[in-house]
Amino acid sequence: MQLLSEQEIERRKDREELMKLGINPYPAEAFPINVTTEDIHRNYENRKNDYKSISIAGRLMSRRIMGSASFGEIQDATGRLQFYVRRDDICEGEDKTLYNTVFKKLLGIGDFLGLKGYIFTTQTGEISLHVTELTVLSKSVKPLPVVKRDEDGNVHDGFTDPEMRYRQRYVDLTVNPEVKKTFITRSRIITQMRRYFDDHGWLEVETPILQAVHGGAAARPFDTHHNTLDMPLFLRIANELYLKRLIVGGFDGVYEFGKMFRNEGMDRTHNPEFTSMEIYVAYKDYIWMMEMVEELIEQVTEKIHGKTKITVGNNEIEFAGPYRRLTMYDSIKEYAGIDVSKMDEDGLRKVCAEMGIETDATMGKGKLVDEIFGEKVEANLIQPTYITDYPIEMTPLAKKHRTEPGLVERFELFVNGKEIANAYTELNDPIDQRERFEDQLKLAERGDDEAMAMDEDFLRALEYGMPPTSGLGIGIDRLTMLLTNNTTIQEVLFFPQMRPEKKQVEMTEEEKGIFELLKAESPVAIADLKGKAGLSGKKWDVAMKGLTGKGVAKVTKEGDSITVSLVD
RNA sequence: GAUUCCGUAGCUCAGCUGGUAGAGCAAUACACUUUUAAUGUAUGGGUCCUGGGUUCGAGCCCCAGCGGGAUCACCA
Repeated sequence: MQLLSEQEIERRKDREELMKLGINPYPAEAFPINVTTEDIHRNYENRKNDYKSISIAGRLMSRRIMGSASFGEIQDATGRLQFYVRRDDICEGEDKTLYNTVFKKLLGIGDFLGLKGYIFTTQTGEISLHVTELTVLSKSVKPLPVVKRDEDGNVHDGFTDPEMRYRQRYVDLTVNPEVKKTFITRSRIITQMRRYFDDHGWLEVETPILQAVHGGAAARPFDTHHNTLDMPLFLRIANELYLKRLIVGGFDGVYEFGKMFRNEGMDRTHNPEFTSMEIYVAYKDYIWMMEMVEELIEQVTEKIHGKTKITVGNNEIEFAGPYRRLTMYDSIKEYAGIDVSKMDEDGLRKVCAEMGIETDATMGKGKLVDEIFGEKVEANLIQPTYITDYPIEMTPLAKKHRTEPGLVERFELFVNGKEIANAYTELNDPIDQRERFEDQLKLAERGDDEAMAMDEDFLRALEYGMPPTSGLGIGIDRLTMLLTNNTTIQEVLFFPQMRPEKKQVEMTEEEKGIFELLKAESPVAIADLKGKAGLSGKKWDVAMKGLTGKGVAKVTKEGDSITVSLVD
């Protein structure tokens, strides 16, 4: 409920005027399209004969009106095309209304049009559509920001405010083509990954988002409630334990792209819901998985960019494998100059103190090592690097290392200083797994609120037997950020989480009272409403003026009867 | 959560030391049949985020709140 701006009122009038002229601003009929603007730009020069009778549709994005002929730009899903429209071409005979009134006055930037005609090249060499027929497809009653670009591609009146761009992504996508490109790339990344997995014969599956036990990761969940079962449920923080159940069930390879939900802080790399891809392949280990990930990432990058070396921020990153492999302890040795491999908890705590890393009593050995790693190593890992062999304490779902006691077979892939993938040789010994869960419970008792919960059904599945398996998780949002050169997660999510927009118009007690009466009956005769409101003359007057002033209510006078109605 | 910056026309932004609210684009009107950030002339358009306070006077100063960005902390 908001007062309309001058331009919004103007556009609503244009809509009415179109109707009065017998033109439906929102026609029901489909509009046949036989080409896209992208196709025209790409192929017209070589196949001019194919573009003599074309039909396109899209938004009117700019107009240059000159007397009885005009230029404009129409934007479809693939791009923009200049069009040239002459009064006498679209208005045969004496009636020039379609050009003089409809095109010049009643249409505006943002309106959807259908255009028919033929392609030609202007004197200045721009491929354009010579319009012979113009159809209104949808009238826009809210003015779109007009973003201008000069010959060098400089943007002049950008739609740049992040808040508005994220809240009104539809506008962002309409006026900022590079934003649209990012999301197309995101979709293509997922498509390519899916193709790779399918080509290997692995099965795409779906597992529960509502879970009674939130397992598979260390994070705080969103909780909800099922009414019929009258039980608490959680939005999943991970799907790992369900995918492993499917491996137990006999699938050789299963993968899932899906949203995960974590009830934690938000920043440029964290959104409460995010997309992950998890895959589990039987009879494999994490060495095999490293080779698979290299091939996957290399192929995806090649398909998206046509090459494997791309620029991310200030860095040139080579995505072609093989990637460097470095154990967790070696990486700390290399970048921090300290050998922590033999240290106990007290020793690690001392190292942290020397490095100025804050620690607390809830931190176990694994977490301390991770802190040192995060502080000293992570940011240095620019080119794709596998960090392998993590301390057992921080990884309750991975198998113990085949040769190194105290470690597990796990790797994380780091690129540009950020983690983008995480993988294990999966723990399939049910007795070991139960002990690991019990260790997690001990951590929880120490106050670690992210320690993993015991999942009895998952343990039962393991007891039936799970084949040796390797599993991998990739953060799709982060991979997309990397491959589209974006530094905030909001730029790769269509609708990033936001606080609710603006509160409703505030009303006084008297105004609220009248508003409630109007909700029950509207329109209503003003005398009746005043009677029901039971306010003093003065209060009634002030409240009514308030409501009309806020655009909530409207007073109409027809002859002798005055009625009040709600404005929607 | 902490720190810090920001919120003014449909959009992008000015607004000095507190003194009647400005520009470009967009809109409206007129002119113009190959323009392209079209052009020329004229016109209209404001809850200066909200609520308090100080003051003769607040877009500007003070307090509180709302929303957003950046940095830090936690997490992926």
